[in-house]
Amino acid sequence: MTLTAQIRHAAHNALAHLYPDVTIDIATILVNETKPEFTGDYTVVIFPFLKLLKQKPDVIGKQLGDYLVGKTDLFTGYEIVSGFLNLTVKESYWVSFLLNHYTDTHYGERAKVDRRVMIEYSSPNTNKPLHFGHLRNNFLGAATAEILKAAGNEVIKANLINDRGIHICKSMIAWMRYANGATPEQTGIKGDHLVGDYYVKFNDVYKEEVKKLVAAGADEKTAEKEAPIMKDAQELLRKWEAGDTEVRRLWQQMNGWVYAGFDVTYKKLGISFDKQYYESDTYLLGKQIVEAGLNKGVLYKKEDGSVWVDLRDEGLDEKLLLRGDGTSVYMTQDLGTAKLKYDEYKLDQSVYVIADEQNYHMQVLQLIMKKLGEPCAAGIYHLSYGMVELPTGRMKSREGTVVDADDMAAEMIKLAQEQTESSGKTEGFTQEELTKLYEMIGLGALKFYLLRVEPRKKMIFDPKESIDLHGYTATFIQYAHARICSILRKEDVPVTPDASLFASFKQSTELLPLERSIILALEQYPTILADAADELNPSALCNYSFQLAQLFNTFYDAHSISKAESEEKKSLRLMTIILTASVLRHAMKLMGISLPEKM
RNA sequence: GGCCCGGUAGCUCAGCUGGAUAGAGCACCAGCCUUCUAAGCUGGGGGUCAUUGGUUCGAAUCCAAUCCGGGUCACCA
Repeated sequence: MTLTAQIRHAAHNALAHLYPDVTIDIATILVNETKPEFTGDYTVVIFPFLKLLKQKPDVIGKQLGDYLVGKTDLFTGYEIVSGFLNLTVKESYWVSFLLNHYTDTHYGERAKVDRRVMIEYSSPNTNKPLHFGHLRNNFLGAATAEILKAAGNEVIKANLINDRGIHICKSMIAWMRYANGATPEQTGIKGDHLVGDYYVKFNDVYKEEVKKLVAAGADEKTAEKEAPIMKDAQELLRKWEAGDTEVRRLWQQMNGWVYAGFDVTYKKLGISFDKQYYESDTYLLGKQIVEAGLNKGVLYKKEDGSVWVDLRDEGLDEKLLLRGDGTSVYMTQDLGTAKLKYDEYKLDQSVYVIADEQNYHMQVLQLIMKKLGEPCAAGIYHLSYGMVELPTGRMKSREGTVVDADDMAAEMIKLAQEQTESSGKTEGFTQEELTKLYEMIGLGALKFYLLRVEPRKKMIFDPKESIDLHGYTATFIQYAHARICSILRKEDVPVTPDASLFASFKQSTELLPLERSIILALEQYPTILADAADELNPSALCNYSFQLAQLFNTFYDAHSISKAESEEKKSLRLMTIILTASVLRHAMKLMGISLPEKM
């Protein structure tokens, strides 16, 4: 049990003893960290009990404080400051905490629970390469998956590839018209980029054609519909749906190029999946669900044969599920895929990492499933995140105003190299080690930058200002870790020692304030991790890790570890920094960020 | 217009199940390297927590209204 939970229970018991006639809900007992300007480690807030107990805060505080110090084995003393009971935790508690955990490389993880979660993320379209905005999605999905695993869940990482539809047909038609058969092999251009170039080309040509038609007297809407290249793309889509061999062949070829490109990007970024869904396999699945819904009377048909669901009672609108010609729309596909996922895996939860522009869509998806009585409905959860924007506004692939993911990764690695070289820190590394180090620093900074903000919030990225390697960054945490490893190296202590190392440790002197606060922070890690898992919020771990690294840096500056005042102090501090490094590594690993032993 | 989300220091963000004098980073200013890695540490300036009202011992946090910004409400995906 965590320390705060122990304190809450102890206080609850104490009040039950002191005031047997009054029942106090344990939820009203608030245990906070004591503010640094007061003596103590944790604080019980007395105010909520005043009315119930009909007593003054100081009286309750004294009774509670005396009881807790006298009857439990947790505290050495207390202070009451205007309604706040500040408790000081026993030295021996902190020391045995350290002894119990400094060898535990899985510290903070929860035991396996019987809960299976799928998390769908990335889910790219195959008409263009990944851009900076997609990176947020990928990192968020990957980190959340790891956090859920650490919290004891069985996790399936899924990617739903949007490999069919008008968007890829646009790339195809532009390629057919303008590429002269260019391939990635021939041009040396990465496959996803090559296909993306023709997507941009399509839009350039399209814009020109629309302009011409408008100049010739057409109104804008008609021009947009009648532009020849658009009509060609739509014709291509019809042929694709009819199974035209030639079209399918080109489609497969171009998708193949894109997948080869994606593989390189995913590998570079450390993104992986357990299960791939392809929309070309699943896009027809929803129709059966709609049929069943019609039979149940949950859905209804309009005169033209289109099928709808009425969500006006739920405060939403009517929503189309099948077109008049019987073809399915986006929502229909998603109904089918949601059911497929559930049927295949019997999921307790199905998480969708999707930008917040689809909040309404996801709400409707879940509602329809609920109305249809599908068992998958309850588990659907939209992990909604704000989009990454440029100072000029949203990124638009079709206008080519995007920060490319591959470029961004390469630039960050280059920046890491420049900074390392300019501060003269390359000594003692082989070229191979340096290459690895630059990747760790560059990609770490990139991931941290995108994960440190709460998912829900949108973020603005200015490409002119490169991502910082100082302050609230992965680099800062990596640096603290490298410093710890450096000390351990010099002391000839392994980074992950076994329990024999400090087996004979005995505590006799008091902990210094900085020693206390760093151990206190370490004790909170399991709580932080559990909360991050419950909220599906990796930014909580970024925050915590930064604070812990900061605490270490302050400590490092104030007290020597290798030249501690005594052997006892030295051992205690070694245990502290070993666990600190271990926790930092653990938390950052969940973010997909590695920490170097030297930098 | 309906629904959803955001508005905290010059900038980027924590804090939001109500708790002590609202915290970090960047930027700015002043210090700290014959001592374990200065990608660091210490200190300083900088705030009507969008506005107004309410709830109460106590509100950045909860409620209501308003203002600003964004998203969405397609037989697009």
